Amino acid sequence: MLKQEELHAVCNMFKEEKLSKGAYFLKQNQPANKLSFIQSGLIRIFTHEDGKEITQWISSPGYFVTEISSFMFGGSSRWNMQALTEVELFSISISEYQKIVKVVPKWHELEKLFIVKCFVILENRIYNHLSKSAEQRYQEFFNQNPSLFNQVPLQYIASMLGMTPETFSRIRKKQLS
Amino acid sequence: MLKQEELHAVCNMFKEEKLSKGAYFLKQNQPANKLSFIQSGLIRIFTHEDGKEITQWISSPGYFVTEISSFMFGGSSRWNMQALTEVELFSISISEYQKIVKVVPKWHELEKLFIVKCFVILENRIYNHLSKSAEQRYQEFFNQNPSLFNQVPLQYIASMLGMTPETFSRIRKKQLS
DNA sequence: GGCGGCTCTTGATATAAATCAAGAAATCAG
DNA sequence: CTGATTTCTTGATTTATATCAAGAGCCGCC
Repeated sequence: MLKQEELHAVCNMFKEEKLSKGAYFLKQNQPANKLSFIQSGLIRIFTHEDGKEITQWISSPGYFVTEISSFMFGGSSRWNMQALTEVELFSISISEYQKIVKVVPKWHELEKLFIVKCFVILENRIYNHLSKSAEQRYQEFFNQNPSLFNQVPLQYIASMLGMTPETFSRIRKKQLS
Repeated sequence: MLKQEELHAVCNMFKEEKLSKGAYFLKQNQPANKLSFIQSGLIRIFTHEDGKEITQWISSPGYFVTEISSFMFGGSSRWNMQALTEVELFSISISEYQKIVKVVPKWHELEKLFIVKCFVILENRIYNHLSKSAEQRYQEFFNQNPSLFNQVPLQYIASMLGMTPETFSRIRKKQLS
């Protein structure tokens, strides 16, 4: 979809960067000033609100990560984003990002389609909350992301699936047998 | 953001259309071949699956409606979309839609930003399911959309908030007093 | 290699919400 | 207006999941 030279040019606009385990990619209430592609590693997106902590998502290699609302419209991030492992990123600042479209005229269109894909994933996630039990959500997510289950603390997966670690543990036990 | 003449040109590409109450804007498993702006009226988006019916969303005036996955990428619709009232739409077919960008070069960018806005709404909706009780979800939705509560059967709102009509009714009773 | 802190599991109990059932209220069609 | 649907409410009961509490496993660190 991109010409060879365009691809090269865009890639060169992203700068390699590393996060060590535990480092924050972005903190809640701060502006998101960069967009990053995850080359390797995992980033957890979460909030800390009146005592309890909610994991919203765990970002994995091959996807972009940023707080999109803050990045696109300004304002500050709704979430924390923290490296769960060593993370290799390719990052671009807002100012550089705005130049991409000069290099790749189709950028907005491609990005739009990419965001639509993500949108559809969220729609399905909501549908799961409207119609499925904790056990069904576990099962479906496990089928789609089996590898995540031995890479991160399970309590985080429990939270992003909308259940407690205890419930998660009991479902897991049932599934293993 | 659009020049006067562009706005005119785009508007003319959308054709006025009416749906009578109960008519389907789109049926599940059929391709979405148009994008529509809701001028007036309400459209309910739902699935009918193994006996139970899940209302995913109720689309209201000022927003666009289509099954975005099907419209952008082909394939068939995941949902039914049915008029809850008389509905006035401005609709455009896929083939005409693809011509918009010739008239309004910024179209992809504008549309991208629009989709991002919707994306953020979905993220927040998921967050509500991860962190809030039925009562809190009711309250928040009521505060944001009070007018919907006397326009559509409440059972549909209950479903899109992820609770049964009975639970919804009890919460409602509590809130009224 | 052992200590301290995370993480996970397990059991007991509590609670929110679902389900079942029936009747009341509202809406619609003729 | 009147009967027939549909929608909403209410109470009784059940169920899924949360909460509380304690112990077990695992892991990094000195």
